[in-house]
Amino acid sequence: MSRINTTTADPAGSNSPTMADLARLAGTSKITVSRALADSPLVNPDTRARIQAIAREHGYKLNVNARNLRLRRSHTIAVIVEMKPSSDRSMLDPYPLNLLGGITQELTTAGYSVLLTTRHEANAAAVHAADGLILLGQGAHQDAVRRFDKLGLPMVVWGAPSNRDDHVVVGSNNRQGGALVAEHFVTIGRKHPVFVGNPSHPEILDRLNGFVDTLAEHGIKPLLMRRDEFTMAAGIDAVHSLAVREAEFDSIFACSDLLAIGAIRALEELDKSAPRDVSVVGYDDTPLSASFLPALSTVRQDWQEGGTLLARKVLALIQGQNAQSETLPVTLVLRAT
Amino acid sequence: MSRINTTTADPAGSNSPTMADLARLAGTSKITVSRALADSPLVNPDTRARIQAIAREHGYKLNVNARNLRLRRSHTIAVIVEMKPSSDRSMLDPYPLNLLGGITQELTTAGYSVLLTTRHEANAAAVHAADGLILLGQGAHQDAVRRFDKLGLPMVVWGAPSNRDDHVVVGSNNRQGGALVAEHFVTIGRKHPVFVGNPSHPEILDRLNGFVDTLAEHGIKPLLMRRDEFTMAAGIDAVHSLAVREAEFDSIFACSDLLAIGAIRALEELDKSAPRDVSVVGYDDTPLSASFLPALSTVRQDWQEGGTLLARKVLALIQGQNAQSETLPVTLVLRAT
DNA sequence: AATGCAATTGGTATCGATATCAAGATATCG
DNA sequence: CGATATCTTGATATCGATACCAATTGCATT
Repeated sequence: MSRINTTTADPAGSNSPTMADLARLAGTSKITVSRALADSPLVNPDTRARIQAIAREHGYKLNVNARNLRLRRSHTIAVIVEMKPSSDRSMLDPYPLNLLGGITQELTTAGYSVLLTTRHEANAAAVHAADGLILLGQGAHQDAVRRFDKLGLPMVVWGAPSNRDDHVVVGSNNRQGGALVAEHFVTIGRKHPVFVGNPSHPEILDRLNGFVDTLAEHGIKPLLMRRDEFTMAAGIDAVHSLAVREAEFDSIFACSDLLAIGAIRALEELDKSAPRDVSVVGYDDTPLSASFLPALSTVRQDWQEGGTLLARKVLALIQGQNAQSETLPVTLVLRAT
Repeated sequence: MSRINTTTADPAGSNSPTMADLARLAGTSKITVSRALADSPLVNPDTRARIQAIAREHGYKLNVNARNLRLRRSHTIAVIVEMKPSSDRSMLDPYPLNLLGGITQELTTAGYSVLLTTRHEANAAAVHAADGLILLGQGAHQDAVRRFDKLGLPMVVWGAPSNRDDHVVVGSNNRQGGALVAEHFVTIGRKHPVFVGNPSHPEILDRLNGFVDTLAEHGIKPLLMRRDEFTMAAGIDAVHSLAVREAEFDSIFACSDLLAIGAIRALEELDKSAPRDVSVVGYDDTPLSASFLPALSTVRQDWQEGGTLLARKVLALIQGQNAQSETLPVTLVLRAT
C-alpha cells in the first residue's frame, strides 16, 4: 500500500534514495555526500548544508547494512537473557526488563542497536555479528558465560563478581545491602535478627555475608533460615518454623519482598506485628512493597543505573579501553516495617 | 587477548574466513560455496558436503551485513517498548517482558533478529532498516502507533483492537476475561458483584463490558468502583468506600492482582473474609496470586502465546500475506478466593 | 613568478555475500 | 552418432556505503 511512490524506471523498486541519488541531485560525488552527512569538516560548510537539506527533503535513510559491511562492525550489542519461565527468581520480578531500560537507552544514544536473544537461540548468525555481548539473568552463572566467552567478543555480565572467572561483571552491591540492613537493625536496638533466603545464589550469599559480618562487629549472631524459594509461602513457612522451635527473634531480613510479605503475614497469625514486635526488611523494592500495608521497608537496587553501566562497559571494551568490574551501591528504603 | 589467532599475513586481521577463503580452500568458486552453505540442490551433494565440512572446520561465520545488503532486507524486527518508569501498569507487572519471550523465540527460530528499542530512541537508523515492527506497551495507544505507521513497514500492535485504526492488533480477550468472571460469580450464586478498575484503559473497558454484559444476561447489575491506580492501596480504598456507603456486595472483580489483594486485605479489616463472605477474582496471575494466602483466583493471559502470535503476524505481513487482528483466549484460574 | 600549503572534491577499489546469465560436462534421446 | 536435455560450476555485476589516494582550486610565501 505504501510503496507506490517509486517510478517503474526505478531499478529495484526501493522507495528510499541512496547516497548516489543524493549525489546526482546535488551535482557532487557520492563520497562528498557521505562526508556531508557525517558532518565531516572536510567538506565545505555550504555544500554540507545543501546536501543535508536535500537529504532531509527526499527522506534519505542510511543503509545500515552497507555501512556496517564497509566499516567491518555491526554497531550492535547482543543482549542475552534467560527468559524461560521457571520457579526461580527471574520470573518473580522483572529485573532483566529494568536493566534493559538502561541498556537500550545508553546504547541507542551511543548509536548502537540492541539485539535481544535468549540463551538458547544465541547461535544465530546475528549474534556472531555483534560488536559486544551483555549477559543477563541466572544463565550468567557458569556454563553460559564460558560458552559465550569463546566467541571472543567484548563481554559484560550482570551478577555477582566471581573469583574464578575474570570477566567484567557489573552487579549491585549485595554485600552492602546486607550490611545496611544489619546496621539498621543494630541502630533500632534489635538483638536477635534472622536471615531468610537461599545463599546458594551468589548474590544472596553476598547479602548474607554482609549481614553476618556487620552484625558480628556488634557482637550479634543472626539466625539463618535457609529457604530455597522466593515465594510468599516460603516466608510464611520460615516464620512458622521460628515459632515452632520457639526461637527468640526481633527482626527479619528477607531476600525478596515476597518473602518479607509472607513473613509479616505469618507474624500476624502469631499475634505479633511488624514493626512493633519484629522489624522486617525485604529486597528489591517491587511495586508490592510500597503499597503493602504496613508499607514494607526494603533494599532498592538501581536497575536503570545498572543497565547504563553495563552498556558503558561494553562500549569501553569495544573501543579497546579496559573496563573494571563494578558493584553499584544499593539504598535502604525505610518504610513502616 | 583472544584475537591472536590471526597471522600477520592475514590481509585485514579478521579472524573469521569469508566465502572467498572457503572457495580457495575447496578449490571452487565463491558462488558454489554460497550455494553449498545454503543447501542449494544446484550443487553436487559431494561438493556440498565437502564445503560444509571445510566451513565447519575453519569456523566459518556468515557475514550478516553483507548478505542483508545484497538481499535488500535486514532479517530484523524492531520491537518498540515503552519502558519509562511510570505509575501506570507497565511497571507494575513485567508483561512486556513476557511477551518478549514469545517474540524472540518465534522470531529467532524463523531466522530473524529482535531489535529492541524504546519509543524515544526509535528514530535510530537501525529501526528504518528493520523488516517489520512490533509495538508493545502503553505507548501503543494513539500517537505512537500513527508515528510508526508512517515508516511504511509491516507493523503489529499489542493491545485492545480499536475501531478507528486499521492496524493489525493482537491482544488477549479482555471481554472474555470479564465474562468468565461474571459467569463464575453467577454459578456460585453471587448476586451483588463489584467491578474495581480503571475503564479509561481500552483493555480494562473491555473487561468491564464483558463483565457487565454477561451479568445482564442473568439480570444482575454490578457496582462499578472506578479506581485509577492498579495498586494495593486502591484496592483497599475501594472496599472501604463500599463499607462506608453500606453497599451490599458479595463478589469483587479486580482488574489487577494487586487491587484484588488490597481488597481482600480490606475485607479482613471489616471482619469479612474471602471467599466466605465475598468472592474475589484478580487479573494477570502474577506470582503473587499463587502464593498469597488465601490463594487468589485470577484471570490468566498467555503471554508466551501472545508473543508468538505477534511474531507470526509480522512475519506473515512481511511475506506479503495479509494478517488479521486476533484476540487470545484467557483462562480463569480458580483458587481459594 | 614560482613554489608550497591548505581547503575541497572526486575516482576507484573495497567490504562479503548473492542473482543473473552463460558455459562446460555428462547423460539421454531418436 | 549427433543433438538436445540435465546437472554442475563459474565469471561478472551488484547491493550502498566508506577508505585511500589523487587532483583541483585558491591563497600565501619567498
